[in-house]
Amino acid sequence: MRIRKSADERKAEVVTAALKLADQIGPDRVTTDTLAGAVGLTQPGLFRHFPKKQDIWESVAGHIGQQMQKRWAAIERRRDDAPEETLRRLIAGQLRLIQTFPAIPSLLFSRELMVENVRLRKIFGKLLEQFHQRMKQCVIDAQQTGHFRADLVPDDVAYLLIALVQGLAVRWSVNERRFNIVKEGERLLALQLQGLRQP
Amino acid sequence: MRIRKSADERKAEVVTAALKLADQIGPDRVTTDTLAGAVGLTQPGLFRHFPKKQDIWESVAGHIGQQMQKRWAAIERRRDDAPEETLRRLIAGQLRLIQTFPAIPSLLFSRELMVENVRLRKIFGKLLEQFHQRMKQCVIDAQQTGHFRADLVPDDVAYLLIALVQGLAVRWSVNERRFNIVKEGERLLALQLQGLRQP
DNA sequence: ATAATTAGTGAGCACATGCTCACTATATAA
DNA sequence: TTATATAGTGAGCATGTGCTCACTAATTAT
Repeated sequence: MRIRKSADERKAEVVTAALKLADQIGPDRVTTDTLAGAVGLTQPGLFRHFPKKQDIWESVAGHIGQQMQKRWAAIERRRDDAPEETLRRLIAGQLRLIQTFPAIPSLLFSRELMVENVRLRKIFGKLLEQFHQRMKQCVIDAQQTGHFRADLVPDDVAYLLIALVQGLAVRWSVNERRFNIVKEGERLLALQLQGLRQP
Repeated sequence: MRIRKSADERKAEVVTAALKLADQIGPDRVTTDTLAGAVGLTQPGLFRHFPKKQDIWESVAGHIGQQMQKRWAAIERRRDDAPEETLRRLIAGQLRLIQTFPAIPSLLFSRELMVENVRLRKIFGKLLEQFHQRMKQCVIDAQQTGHFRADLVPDDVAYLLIALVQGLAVRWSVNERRFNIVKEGERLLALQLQGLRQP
């Protein structure tokens, strides 16, 4: 008997499976055939839900974007946190997301994203920009409350913090994920924050 | 008339062309055919010099490694530099290398390197480790000469500096290289060093 | 000049991969 | 129960890609 599911359910399954497979074998090795197999479909069955293979990756990007937004919203709802604490949460959240979907860093450099799919590149670019904006705001707040040195350029501090996250992600990938990226991030962030505070 | 060159010369040409092509179209789209065309050979001609396609990428990695070592050696020859200045040079050199061979960051996440070619991954892993060691030593020196705060963990500071480089490289790639990575690096490094110095 | 070496070519094989299309089976609505 | 919509299949096509092999032509040594 043929297992039949609603289109929405299958789409969600495919997105999840694509992220998992991209993690295991690399984004550019996720073929329509292996992906179809992973969700229990034949290869042409995939094309009923996603007319082009590109559409699959765009859905994946959409899913990641949603996850980020969700976390950011939860953090911003805590209006009593100090700016530094918000920074901490933003970065820990990002690292946890990478830990949950380890394919994210390699996705950023996949052939699909970097070469073939302009729209996908734009989606990720926008997400990173939003992340930067949020952190920049935290830095400004921390300066106004007297926690951070007033002479720091908020834009640059935010870039430094983004670099912390992305650099860590690179090392984690090259290191074959042999350390806990969240814990390592917390330690490095503590060190980084030391240098930003008012003496 | 058929243009014929020595094996060594052709190998060097292929390595250079591979790096250039990887930059232009992405590492995983460099096919033996396009690569052969880029150096003025037929596709089977490549296989006289590199029995397997993997061998090409290993030569590329070797070339990058040599370039790094060369720069490091030149920096270490300047024995009168202050440790902080050596740090600056190490990082600027790394950024300049990335500027010269913009394929490097994407190479780190290519299917070839991350999934298929274990030896290649080891080569790059070793290079990054050496880079870390050198920076760590600078930090220790800077602490002993009283320039950096003594309570800093040298390992972690070095990781933070590596993150600066790699995070910057990520942003540069995602941003489609619209800013000067070397200048941006110098600015961010200045900011970073502020936080590490003895008050 | 001749022989030996080796860079390079043309033809082609085997396999992988994205995608199409006519058709089938299952769920939902009438 | 019948009709309609739609999730899913089997067969197959076009193209791309790594690699082989028998053969050719340029360089080097004798």
